[in-house]
Amino acid sequence: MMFGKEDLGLSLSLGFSQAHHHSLQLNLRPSLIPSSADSCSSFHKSSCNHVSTPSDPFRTETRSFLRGIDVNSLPSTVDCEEEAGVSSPNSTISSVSGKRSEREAINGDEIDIERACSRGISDDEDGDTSRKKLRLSKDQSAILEESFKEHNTLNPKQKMGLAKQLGLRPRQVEVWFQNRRARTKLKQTEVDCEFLKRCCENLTEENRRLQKEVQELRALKLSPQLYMQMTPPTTLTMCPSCERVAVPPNASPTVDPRALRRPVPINPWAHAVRPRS
DNA sequence: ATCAATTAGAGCTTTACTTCA
DNA sequence: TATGAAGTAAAGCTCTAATTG
Repeated sequence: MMFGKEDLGLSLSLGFSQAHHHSLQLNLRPSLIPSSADSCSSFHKSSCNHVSTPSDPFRTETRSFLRGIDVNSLPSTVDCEEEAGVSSPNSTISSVSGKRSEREAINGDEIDIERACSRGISDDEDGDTSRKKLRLSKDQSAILEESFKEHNTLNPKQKMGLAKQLGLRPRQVEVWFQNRRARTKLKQTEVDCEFLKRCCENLTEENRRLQKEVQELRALKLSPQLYMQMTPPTTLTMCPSCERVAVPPNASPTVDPRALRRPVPINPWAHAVRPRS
């Protein structure tokens, strides 16, 4: 599946030096992370509302004009390039700011024209050495995402096909997949860290509880009268083979002996449900 | 071919300031 | 003169395309 050889294996070793070097091995295998959230988040967070400035009609006009431009796309005519005065390495205008949601909202014809402009890119179209950054269109991103869901790596044939379909250079497709893999990995690392944090908290809590129990037992031991009246300890008998706490069958007459014979697993992860989406 | 680390452009938000009714 | 609304610019932040080794 997706994580073939890119599996992110987080391994945590918690060493307890006083407890026969018991170590806790966590081998966390990542699973598929929904990609829609992170990849499209930027599309949903714009909230800036530009309001016309009555006092500055020229600026207002300019701004509203710029707002309608898809920065990912080349203008449909030479005029557009003259207006923008920018030629990116990918022959896309990317120096004009504007709300993406509004840009996306422009009518279909315009979009088509702009999309068409963004294709047919060649490397030698610009002599500008400055790095102008392409911003992939929503459609391009969606197609790449879809493709990534199917396979997170590309063979040369797939790469070429995708590049052709999207009107991008194969190198761009390659880079996109590389960055996408990195994003996935980072996301998974964050999830794993959260999980480990919760595990740690649970262990700390468990430790605190056990310390308290030890203290109580010591206190009881120090008062012999109480100690003699006590029933034998009912907890903390470690089964040497399975390393689980076993409760002696005669521990308490009120409890089902079958249940008591069964070792009680120590499960510090009990409340740390590992998120896997 | 792929990765990790890094760079840098673009777009968005926040904030401080100005202008004006 | 004080006040609030609206506009603007700059700083800072996030995201991500692209580069480097």
